[in-house]
Amino acid sequence: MTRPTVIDIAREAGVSLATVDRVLNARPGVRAKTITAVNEAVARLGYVRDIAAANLARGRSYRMAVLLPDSDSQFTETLASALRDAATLAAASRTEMLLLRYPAEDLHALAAHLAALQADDIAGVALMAPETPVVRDAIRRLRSEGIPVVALGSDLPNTARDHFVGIDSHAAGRTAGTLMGKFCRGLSGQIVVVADSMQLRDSIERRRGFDEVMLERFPSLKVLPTIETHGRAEALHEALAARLDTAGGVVGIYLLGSGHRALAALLRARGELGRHVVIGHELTPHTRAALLAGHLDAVIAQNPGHLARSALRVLRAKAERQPIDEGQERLRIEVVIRENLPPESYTATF
Amino acid sequence: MTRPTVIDIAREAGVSLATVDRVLNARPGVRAKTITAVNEAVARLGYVRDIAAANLARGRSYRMAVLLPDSDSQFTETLASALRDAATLAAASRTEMLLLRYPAEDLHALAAHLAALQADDIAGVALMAPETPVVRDAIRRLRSEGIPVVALGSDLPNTARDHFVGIDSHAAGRTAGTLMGKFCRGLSGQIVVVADSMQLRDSIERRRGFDEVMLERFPSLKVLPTIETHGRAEALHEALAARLDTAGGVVGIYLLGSGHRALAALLRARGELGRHVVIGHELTPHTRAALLAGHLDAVIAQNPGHLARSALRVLRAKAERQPIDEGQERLRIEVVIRENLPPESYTATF
DNA sequence: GCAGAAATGAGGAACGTACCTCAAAAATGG
DNA sequence: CCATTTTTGAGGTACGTTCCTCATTTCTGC
Repeated sequence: MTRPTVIDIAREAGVSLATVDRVLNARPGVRAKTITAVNEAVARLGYVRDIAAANLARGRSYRMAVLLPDSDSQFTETLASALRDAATLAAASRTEMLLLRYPAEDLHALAAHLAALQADDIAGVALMAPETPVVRDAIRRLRSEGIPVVALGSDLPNTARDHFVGIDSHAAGRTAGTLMGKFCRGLSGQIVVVADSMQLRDSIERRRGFDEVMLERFPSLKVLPTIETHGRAEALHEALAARLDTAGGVVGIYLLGSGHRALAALLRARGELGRHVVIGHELTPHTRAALLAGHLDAVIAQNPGHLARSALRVLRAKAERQPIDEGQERLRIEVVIRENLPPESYTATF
Repeated sequence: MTRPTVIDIAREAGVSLATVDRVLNARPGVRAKTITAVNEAVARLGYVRDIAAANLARGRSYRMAVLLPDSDSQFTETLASALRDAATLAAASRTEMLLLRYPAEDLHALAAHLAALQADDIAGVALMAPETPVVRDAIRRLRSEGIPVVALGSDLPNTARDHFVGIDSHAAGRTAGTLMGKFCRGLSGQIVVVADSMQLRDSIERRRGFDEVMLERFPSLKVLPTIETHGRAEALHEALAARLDTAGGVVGIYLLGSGHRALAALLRARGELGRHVVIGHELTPHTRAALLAGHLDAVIAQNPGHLARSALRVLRAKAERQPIDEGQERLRIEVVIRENLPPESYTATF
């Protein structure tokens, strides 16, 4: 009737409590045969470890370090705020978070932060960073000290990171491409692609996915070379105005990163607001406003709240050497249009 | 440095442990002045009750009853399976689930199930059911006995349910409408709407949202009256074939419920597969296959795993009289196309 | 078959909270 | 000021697990 405990397992397996404990916590000094016997008793009784009691007894609390670039990107800010909320919630289950910011372009500052993290103080690290040799080395060091490392938002596939929390950028680009193609049904003409920078792995992969789909399925639409703005509105104005003037047949605009406000300003000035199909990434106050105003047709997004909670949960699971619930941690590539825009209030309630 | 405990509160407030306990658990026999003193100490030290320890001490485990119609709907089956997975996970935090099925049309069977639930045995109830007087009465009885009730998937707004876990059907319909309109860019003609039954609140609201958008924004598309199939493929065949023959100008098909296989069969027989814009609801093996095959342009869905976990979490929070993390429990209206189709494996790993 | 190593048992303390009892102190009313 | 009631204190046990020590048993190789 009632839930079986370790005592029941001990009785069922015909061993002592100490042995059950050794098996359950993978401590050394138990014969293979005994391990099997205990595991069979566990299976027979359907024993599930009471995590609450376990954590209580461990008396552990996990300090997780999260590293985020200190750019003025709205997505990063939203994520930072989501992380703080997630941390407040996670505090109830003995997980605390140390949120560190590094200047966006200063990878040595990042490396310095990572170098300062010690296994006796930090139980796990999540980071959003570009994949460079410096970062790779730092991650290798952390892993070698047994600190789990999770890539956040942007994957670091060629490092030894334990897990990636975020969406598949290539698939996100394909999704953007498909919507662009379908929204441009019956039209032929050119598609302008705007990015902050093509240095970041995300942008490259999105663009690759986008191009694939356009080429395969929407041959009447021609995708132009990427305009890189490096965050400067003027850069976007100049390059895009030139394209719009000369090309003549621009039907769609794909924003790989930010620049929604600058784009709206330019189009408004030209009296062309709402004339193109515009697709962007990430749900921020700017993209939200643009969706509501009808200047933006769709946003491909990942849920920052989910991202934040997932990062902390995965780190905790790794720290406790527990399995991960893949279904729960898998982030969806969300398609947001005006009609399914979630309510603004992202302020968690406590 | 370390988290404050009840002992710290007692010291800080200058009272005994017993008094702190009385205040924290709202037990009687404490002067207002003392209550204030304790609460101030709590605030000063930033004390947060260790829920794990509290639950352990309480020795409580919550049995939640979940009621689902026993239809042959794939969505219901997927949800049932997601619920079982969620329950396995929730077992780790002392929450178990009793999954009850009732014959889809037999509301008296449902009422009988609900009537059998007693407060001493069941800590909460989640149910997916139409809103009828019988159901309303049963819910009122449960609530009056202090059992929290959560509407699952389909809301019961005129009952005293504590919470609704699911998406806003009206907004989902608007989302479907917008996509339909945009995917039909440049076309004019008719849109066929197919439903299992228009008795269910979900279908009605979806249709209402869909119509609103089509009327407002896509006047060149004319939405035809709903075809009700009551789950019978022949009904769909007859009614739809007639429409396709006579109307001539059918450009889009909107499936409010199931019927994807029957639709594909009909269109294939007529050699018209892929000629219309088709939009449906819920991600099931059938809609998944149709998306992959390209017979279905988009699916408006809610995540069954999220739905299941959310239902159990909300019930638990209600049972413990704890606040709900709105951000985490808010379900997104998902737009799924072939490119952002999540991987099939919905089998949780344990 | 014996020494040494490996495996197991027995028992206890601790984690933070809930909940109980009984006694002592403080407040209250007359 | 006394009797009565209300409030508070002190101390204990329990929840299920972790982790520790020390003793005992069982294996292993020679």
